[in-house]
Amino acid sequence: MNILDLDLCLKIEKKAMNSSSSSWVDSLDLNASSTKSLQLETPVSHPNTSNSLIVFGRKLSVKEESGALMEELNRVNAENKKLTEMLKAMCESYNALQSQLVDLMNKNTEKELSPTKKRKSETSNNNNGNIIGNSESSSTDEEESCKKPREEIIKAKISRAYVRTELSDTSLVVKDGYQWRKYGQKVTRDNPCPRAYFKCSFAPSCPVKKKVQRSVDDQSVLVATYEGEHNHLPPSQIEATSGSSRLGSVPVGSTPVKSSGPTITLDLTNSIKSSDEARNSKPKLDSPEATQYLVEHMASSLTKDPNFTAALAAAISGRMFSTNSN
DNA sequence: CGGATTTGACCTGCGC
DNA sequence: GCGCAGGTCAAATCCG
Ligand SMILES: [Zn+2]
Repeated sequence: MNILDLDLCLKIEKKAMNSSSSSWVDSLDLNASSTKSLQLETPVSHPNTSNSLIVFGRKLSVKEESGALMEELNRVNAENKKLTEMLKAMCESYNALQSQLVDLMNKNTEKELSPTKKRKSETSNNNNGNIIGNSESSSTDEEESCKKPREEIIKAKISRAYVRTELSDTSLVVKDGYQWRKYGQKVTRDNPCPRAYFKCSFAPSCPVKKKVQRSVDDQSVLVATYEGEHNHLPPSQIEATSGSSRLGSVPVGSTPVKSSGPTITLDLTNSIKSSDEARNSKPKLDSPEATQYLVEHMASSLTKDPNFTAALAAAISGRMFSTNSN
């Protein structure tokens, strides 16, 4: 059941990625108002086609045709509904899987933290005169014992998210449900757009950082790189998707990946055709490991935003409907 | 007035 | 050691 659903979903996503022009929102609309629009289209097309006399003659056939179309439409709608339910079930199983995964990751991090070092204790502030106890310099502390075998152990859980925003917001402040404090901005070498550095507003207790930068070739896409995990609830998840639509996020770094780059990036921006990120993610879909990553990715993005579940279900089913009718 | 942002200075790792 | 590039700090500034 699960594997079947997963395969199905993979196919759907691939299809959505390949077909470039229409966005999910379009297919959503199509799905919602399909019956109406079809009913409207048929009468409208009559005066446009040809003379009015022939219209009467053709009306019957058109009527029959429309009837058949309606029948087909009903059938497809039923199928669509069924698929939506299947998708919902699949999402639920994804949620379960994701929670298991989170547990596993937490266990791993605990295991990592406990034997190696005691870390800086967040409760007792050991001030040697400097109040600032930063966390990023701790990476050197972590590897002081194992400097040489500094392998593919990635210090923090890095996830990458592709967020589509309007070109209007120049501040790079991505509202993802958490409160961020901007602490820097730099221009990077191979990107004219500046990169913004954010820290979580719960500064010492939550050492999560993120970097936000526009994509090189598609300036309407912001690439947000999250570093670490929040140890608190988001202040407001109501406004989480305001002004921007979340497209996907990938937890990365828990599994050793050799030589081909440790960062697995997956984006659901089906309108991107030529970006490096899309090119990177596509060949990785062929390997079974990438499938695993995809599962994690979808599960995480789904569990983080329950509303996204419904949206995704509707969108994918809409996409399926559109491809079916074509 | 307090918190967030801006922005140039400063730090650090890395390649030559 | 030097220069570069990415990352961070913190004083100044902005804003509600
Ligand atoms: Zn946080």
